[in-house]
Formats: sequence, C-alpha cells, structure tokens
Amino acid sequence: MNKNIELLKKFGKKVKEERLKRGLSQEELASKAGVHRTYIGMIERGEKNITLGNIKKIAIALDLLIDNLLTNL
Amino acid sequence: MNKNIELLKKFGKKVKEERLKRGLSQEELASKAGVHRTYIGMIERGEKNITLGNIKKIAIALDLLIDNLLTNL
DNA sequence: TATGTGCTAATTATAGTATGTAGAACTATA
DNA sequence: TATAGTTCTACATACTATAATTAGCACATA
Repeated sequence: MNKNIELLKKFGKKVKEERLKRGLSQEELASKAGVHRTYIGMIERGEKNITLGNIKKIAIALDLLIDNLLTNL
Repeated sequence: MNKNIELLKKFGKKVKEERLKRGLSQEELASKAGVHRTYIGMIERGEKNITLGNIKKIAIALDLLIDNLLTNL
C-alpha cells in the first residue's frame, strides 16, 4: 500500500499538468468529470488510490485517452 | 457507475488474454501480483472497479507497462 | 469581494480480501 | 472402462478496509 504513494503522486501531477494546460480550475475539471471539487484536489495531491472508472472520467474530461494519463507510471 | 461495466469488462479481458499468453493460472498471477486468487477472477469478469495501485501490481506481474494494459479502454 | 486551492473531517458506497461450493477437464491407477 | 484424485475457474457470500462523495474553514491572490 505504502509503495503506491509515489505512483499516486505521479498520477496526480500528470492530472494537474494537463488540467493547467487547458486553463481549467479544479472545480471546472470536477464538473466536467462529474466528480466533486475537493476530490480532484485529493487526486492531484496523490491522496487517493483512484479507481479505473474515475481515471476514465478524468481522462475524458481532459480529452485524453486513458493510457495518455498513465504513461511512465 | 453502470457505464463502467463495459470498461471493466474490457480491462478484465485484456488481463486474461495476457495471463493466458504467459501460461499462468489465475492463482499464479495472483501470487505474483500479491493479491487473492478469487480477486483475479473477479477482475477478469469485470466485477470490480480496480484501483490504480492494483492495476500497477498486475501490470508488473505480467511484465507489462501500466499503459499497455489500458490501451483502447 | 470573489475565485481558486489546500486541508480536515464525516458519512456512505464499494473495493479488497477471504472462504467455500460446484463443475469441467485432465491424469493416473485399479 | 470407471472412479478417484488434481487443477483450474466461476460464482456466492461475507467481512473490513478504504475509495467516493460531501461540507466547512483557512489562506492565498487578483
């Protein structure tokens, strides 16, 4: 479990990076993805072990393929 | 949530495919990945919304990059 | 004052883990 | 041949750990 921290932080960093590229706020991304504002914050900080379903939602909200969000993890 | 079924089934199919390519039983893959035997079965049947941490474990057990398991999802 | 984000905390939903039964397929031995 | 043992997988629960969702406050900064 603990060894996931690095993985989750990397994923969060990628999400944040792609969100900012598009000039979106956490709230806007959350709204697009259909999740809560604070949840996006938690994901970006690597605090949650996100499920495949939500990875997909975020990828779609960012106009990305799911595997684009997961390269180099 | 319900719209995830297709996504999870596709993922499970991919895992099964890669497992069989390597001639591994569910139990052997489970052991390599450090998860339970029946859990692999559930994943392959698309019954569980797997987390990023376990996706990584399974990818490693299959000698795959994480994004190789997630193309075309 | 308004917007964006970090962070805590609480609740609900469900992923993760495990045990057990059943059936199919395939060996081996009488 | 049978019939007994073995391996593999589907499936049904059930428990417990934690993801998912929400609300609220602090602190920036424009």
